[in-house]
Amino acid sequence: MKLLLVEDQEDLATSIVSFLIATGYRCEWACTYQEADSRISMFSYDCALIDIMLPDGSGYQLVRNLRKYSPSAGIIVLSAKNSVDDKIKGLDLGADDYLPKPFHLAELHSRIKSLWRRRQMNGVMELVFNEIKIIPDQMVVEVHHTPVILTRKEYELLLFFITNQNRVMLKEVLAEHLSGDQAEFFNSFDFIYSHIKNLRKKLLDQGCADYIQSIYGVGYKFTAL
Amino acid sequence: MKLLLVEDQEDLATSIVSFLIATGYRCEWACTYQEADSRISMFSYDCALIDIMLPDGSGYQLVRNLRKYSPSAGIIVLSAKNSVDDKIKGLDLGADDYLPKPFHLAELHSRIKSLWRRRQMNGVMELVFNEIKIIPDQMVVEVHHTPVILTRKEYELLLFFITNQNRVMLKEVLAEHLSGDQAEFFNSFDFIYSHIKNLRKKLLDQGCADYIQSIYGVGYKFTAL
DNA sequence: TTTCTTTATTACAGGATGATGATATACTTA
DNA sequence: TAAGTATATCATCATCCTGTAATAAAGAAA
Repeated sequence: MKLLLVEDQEDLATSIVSFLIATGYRCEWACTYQEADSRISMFSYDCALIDIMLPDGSGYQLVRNLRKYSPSAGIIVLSAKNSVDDKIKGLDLGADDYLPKPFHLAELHSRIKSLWRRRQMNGVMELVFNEIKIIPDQMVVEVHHTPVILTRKEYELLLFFITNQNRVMLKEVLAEHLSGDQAEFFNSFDFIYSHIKNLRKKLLDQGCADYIQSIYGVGYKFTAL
Repeated sequence: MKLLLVEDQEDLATSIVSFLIATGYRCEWACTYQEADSRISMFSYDCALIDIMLPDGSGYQLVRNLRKYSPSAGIIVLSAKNSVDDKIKGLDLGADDYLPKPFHLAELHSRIKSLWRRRQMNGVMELVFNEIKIIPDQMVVEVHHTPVILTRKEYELLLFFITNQNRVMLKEVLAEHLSGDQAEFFNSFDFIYSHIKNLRKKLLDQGCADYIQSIYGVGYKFTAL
């Protein structure tokens, strides 16, 4: 679970980030509109916490951009301006929740959890794609009703594919999604090839069709054709 | 854009369906839980409008199942019971929006649009030019509803043509667009001719007209004449 | 017409990319 | 700590793509 916090007040930001990391999330921090925007366009996040008031731009624009680049990401708007208009505006632009400042960290955590539950994984007890069944809560994958043991990366890869079925996934996006560390630089996509191969093998060994389509020079597409 | 309306009141349903079809959507209608559930598991929809109160089951279960089978579909819950609890419950199960009955059809339309905008990329998800359809998200090209396999350069060429239709494209511009803007010193346009020819062939083989018009000494124009 | 220039077609070699298996490093867990 | 697993990298092979060159055809100009 990878979060992005956009917040210009450094002390507040660090306390939020350290809390979230302690709670078990991966969390990155952007303190300006510029930085947030470039991160959004370069990396993928499961959820973003966006402060509306930024020194060099409006958080609303970030909401819009994030929706564009990561349509499946969750967005929580943070704002000191506790006005209904702000809330409406944020939600209209594609935010999922609104949290007026100041707030308790526990409250934030609960919002993130509930948003995440709502958005996909945990709220849904099962994801089904033809003969493949995923039970996100338990990190269990079944093919033809028999369980398949996947490693974490393989599991995340499959989950990412299934929640983005029929969409072309750039190698860069997959690599960024799988690699734990943000600043990590990829000089090669070999490890993607490797995970793809292992995942394919485990699925095929259970008599599953090969839904992972390679797109030369671009990436992969998970599709039922 | 393919919708599923789940609603047991026949008069209301028909008026909604005819409105949506008139507005330009493809819309199917299920009047019972059973019918809706089997449609959900058999077909795929971009968005579902689900009435919670059904004669033979609960719409909540439909929300859950739809999330399971089509995690990327949008879900709008319709309910006469305008209680906060219902709303929360629907959203928690994975719905994206909640619309209390009665509602204006225009309001419904606006919700669908905004949901779609929020879920998918801002706007363009299909480009259509006569018998040619391009789905950029999927990097898929269809002619007469049958897919055509293009290489990356061919795909980029076609996309470039279609987004610049009726405009004369200089060979230099095409070359620069295709050769990844590396100040590539192409002393010949042979590779353009080559790609044009391959693209033409693949399209013609599917019974597509030749929209690529050569302009002697200048370049090409993609036009419907 | 003839001649020159531009485009179309064909064929193919070299290069880029992906698949696979083996190996080394990092990480977990007992 | 060591054993065992997961992950990243390397080496190799297979595959596909792309630009080029050679040739044919078509357009422009005389």
